[in-house]
Amino acid sequence: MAVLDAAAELGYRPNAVARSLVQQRSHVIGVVVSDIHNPFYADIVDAIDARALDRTYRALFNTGKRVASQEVVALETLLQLRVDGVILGGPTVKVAAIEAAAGPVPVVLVARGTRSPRIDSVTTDDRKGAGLAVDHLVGLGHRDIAHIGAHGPVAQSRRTGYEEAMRRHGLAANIRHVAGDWDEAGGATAMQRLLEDGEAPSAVFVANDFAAIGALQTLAAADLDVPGDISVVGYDNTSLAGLESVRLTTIDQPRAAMGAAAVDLLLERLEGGRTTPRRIVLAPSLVIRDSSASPSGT
Amino acid sequence: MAVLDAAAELGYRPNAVARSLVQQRSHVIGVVVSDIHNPFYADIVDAIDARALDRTYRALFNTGKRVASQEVVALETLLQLRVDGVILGGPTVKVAAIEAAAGPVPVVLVARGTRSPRIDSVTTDDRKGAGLAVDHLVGLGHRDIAHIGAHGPVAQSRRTGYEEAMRRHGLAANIRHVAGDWDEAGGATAMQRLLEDGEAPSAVFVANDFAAIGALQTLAAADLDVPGDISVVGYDNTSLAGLESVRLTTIDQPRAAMGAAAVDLLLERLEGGRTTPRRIVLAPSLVIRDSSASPSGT
DNA sequence: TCAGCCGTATGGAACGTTCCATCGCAGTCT
DNA sequence: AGACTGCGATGGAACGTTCCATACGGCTGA
Repeated sequence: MAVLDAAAELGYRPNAVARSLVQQRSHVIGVVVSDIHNPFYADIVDAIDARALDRTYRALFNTGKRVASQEVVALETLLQLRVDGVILGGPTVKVAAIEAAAGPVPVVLVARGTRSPRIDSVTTDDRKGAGLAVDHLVGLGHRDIAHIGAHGPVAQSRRTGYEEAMRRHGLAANIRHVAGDWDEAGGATAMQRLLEDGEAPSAVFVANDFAAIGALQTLAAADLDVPGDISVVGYDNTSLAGLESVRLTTIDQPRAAMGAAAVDLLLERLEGGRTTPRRIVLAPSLVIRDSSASPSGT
Repeated sequence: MAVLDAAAELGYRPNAVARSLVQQRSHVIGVVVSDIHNPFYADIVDAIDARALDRTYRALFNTGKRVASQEVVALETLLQLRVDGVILGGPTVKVAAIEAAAGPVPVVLVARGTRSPRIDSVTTDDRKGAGLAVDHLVGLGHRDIAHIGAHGPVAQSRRTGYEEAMRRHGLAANIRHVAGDWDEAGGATAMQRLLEDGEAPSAVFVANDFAAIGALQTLAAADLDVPGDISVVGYDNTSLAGLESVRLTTIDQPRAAMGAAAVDLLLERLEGGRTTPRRIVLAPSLVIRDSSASPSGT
């Protein structure tokens, strides 16, 4: 009592550095986020922090600033400070480089898969998510459903999911894919190409929300009503999609659950002694807003 | 050489914890951001990280998750790890609490002022920014310029800047303020009130971009053209404002410079031995896009 | 050739905490 | 009443690094 009072009075604060040195563990989880600007990772960061605190750990963050080499710097910084484990959010750097840097320190990847036996991962099922979008549109009565894609493995999974779902609904003949990009401009030009290139589809499933916004813009410029003339579905459920002036139907990834799962995986290795890899794949969900409706004439 | 090779081979990594303990300084700057979801802070985080790295320091981040008590937890975590100094981005917690927690550790506030002699700050001149918006609109020929405000000291500064500028242009009689909020809904309802309440202004200066988007939406619903019928200017230059489908004229804060300045201020105390407070006030700038034009009939 | 000086190498202390071992005291059982 | 056991308190080692002091070796100048 008196000791604690005196301690508070003198501004004493336990020295986590000394404790970390003698205990050979810091009770700190390091987190590297490839791009803090992506609101997707902001949610994951919050979830990791909350979960870590719940489990008596602290989380420290560092940013890769969208540059692979900077990710390595961030990772190295955390490892030199002897964090107990590391969570990497959407790393762009090669997994081999991560393995080499981390050594025996447990690593969990979020929003990126791997086959490495030493690394766990938390992802969502992009194929299933794309299927959800197609199912929704087919359920509304659409048959001419086009897809605006993007680059990289994630885009590939979403495209595969789209094609599988189309075939599942007996719409193999209606599969129509246009290459786009992850940003507004990519979605806009892809939509333009879709409109110029033969008959316009009655619905479009776009690889992400940003590109979907671009597509919406092209449609508005062409005087086509959404969802009256064409329905649009995005992916990621960014805050953009929820704007009153947008109200985009989209696919949501359970970001809070992803962050919490990443912490849990790390602690399984840290405290449970698990050494075999685990890969958690969470299910995305459909968020219906105002950019999708039954095709006109139905 | 051989030693370095062997070191690399064995996976040796200098133990920053032990070094920190013996040197009594960590060469680490702690950063607490009140809300990582705000893209404004994402830019500042990147700038701090880059500047710290340039100056041979490392930055570690922690989030307050929009809760004042969590900010204190984040700050405490960093202080226990014996960071050399702390940068707080837009803290909501009281400055007295920050002072009490930090003790002798240097603190820099970003996007928040203070009178504490032990704490430095980096802010931008909100009154000047509001003046920039009004000057721009007046320059285009507008006279009936209304203002949609929000809550808190920042909103108050912007409102004061608006009123000062209006008076400066001899438009004191045209000052018209409507209370709104920082979000889309707040801007939308405030704009609605402005339209219902007597004659519509020819231009509106809104407290931030989010609210401006809401105002744009109300205008679109009322079949009013922007900028044909009414010009709109926002504040903050968020990525939202730059969207092709929005293209909002707005006031930009030099986020990269703010982050860099915060690091510099900290290092002045850390390495330069400065003990007197410094407050850096940076100048905002006008970003002209498509939501502002000369009033119709000019 | 010897002495002195300079530069380098080596060893030990210190940073603040935890953890373990040892010591002492008290209580209980024989 | 004495001995053993159990618990609490106290002291010292250790974590990995840095920094300082000391010692040693070599070189130079007288």
